[in-house]
Amino acid sequence: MAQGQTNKGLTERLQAALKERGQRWTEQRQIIVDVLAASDGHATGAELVERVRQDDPSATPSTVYRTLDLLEELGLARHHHGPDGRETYHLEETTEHGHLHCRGCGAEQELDAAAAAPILKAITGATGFSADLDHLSLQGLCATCRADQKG
Amino acid sequence: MAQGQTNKGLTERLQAALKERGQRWTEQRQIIVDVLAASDGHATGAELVERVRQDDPSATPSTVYRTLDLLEELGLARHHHGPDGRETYHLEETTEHGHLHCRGCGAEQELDAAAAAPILKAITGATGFSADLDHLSLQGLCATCRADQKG
DNA sequence: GAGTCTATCGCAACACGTTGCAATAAGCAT
DNA sequence: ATGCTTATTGCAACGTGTTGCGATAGACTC
Repeated sequence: MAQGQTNKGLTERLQAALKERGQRWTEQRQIIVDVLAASDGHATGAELVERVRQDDPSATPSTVYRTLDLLEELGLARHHHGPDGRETYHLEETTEHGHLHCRGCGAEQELDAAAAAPILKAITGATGFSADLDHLSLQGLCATCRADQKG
Repeated sequence: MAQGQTNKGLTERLQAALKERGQRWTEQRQIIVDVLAASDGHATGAELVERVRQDDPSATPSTVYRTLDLLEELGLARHHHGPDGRETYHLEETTEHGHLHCRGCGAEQELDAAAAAPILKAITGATGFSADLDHLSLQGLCATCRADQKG
């Protein structure tokens, strides 16, 4: 997988963005973008390194992480930190969103902009702080686990 | 510092809690608790290791981190992850609280339970999720930086 | 196509945290 | 005090992510 289908639209956007900044398009970057695109959900840094090395065994962690940083700078990828502090990356395919980690069942929910709006509003109201939805990573108990605990 | 004053109350609470669980009170644990108590604000794991080694050069990171985990299990300390994913520890001196990191000026604000109440309520309302204030670590722009950007 | 400039790569070393295991020592019983 | 049990320690190695540096190789000019 992630070998023949090179995700044309994304690649072209990237090449253009890089050229504009005097930066370069390389085979490693192509591979990393492909791998990220093929990781439908979220993937940790280490997982991405692993998968990239399957396509190109000579690739090194530093290259992968540096490229991920670059993609993030360009607004094509995002990363956030899970409850254990490890990094998780995903392409900015859809919209920006937050994350909810349930300490009961371990499930992870996404929090889209619409659902988050009242939360962000409450944060601003209580603190004057304008929070970034992308970095909103909450831990707690999901509705199901709360019901289980009560029952 | 953190040498003569052994924070009696805390130590006794700890000794009792450990005995109850069949666990042991050791000199290293005393030192680590003292260091934590002497770190008025929040301290990263690495900082704490560093300070503990000043009191006892033979101490190792594994001991420090294991003790911090233990203190957390006993409810005497807390840790959370900063925006870069690094760990930050503090004694549960006061009340549970969240953290706000401003990406503009780098400042860190604490968020007490009263201020957080409407936020937690909004989270539950929007998602059914009951979030832990201790793990609430937001990134965004503080009121001052927002004003600066507008002006 | 050859030459030039420099962004990017791979390597090696580092920083922070975690884990397995053998040696040590805390706490209890005698 | 002595011996026993086993929690805890220190060590060493590992996992994840970062950084500095010399070598490589894009992209542009002629």
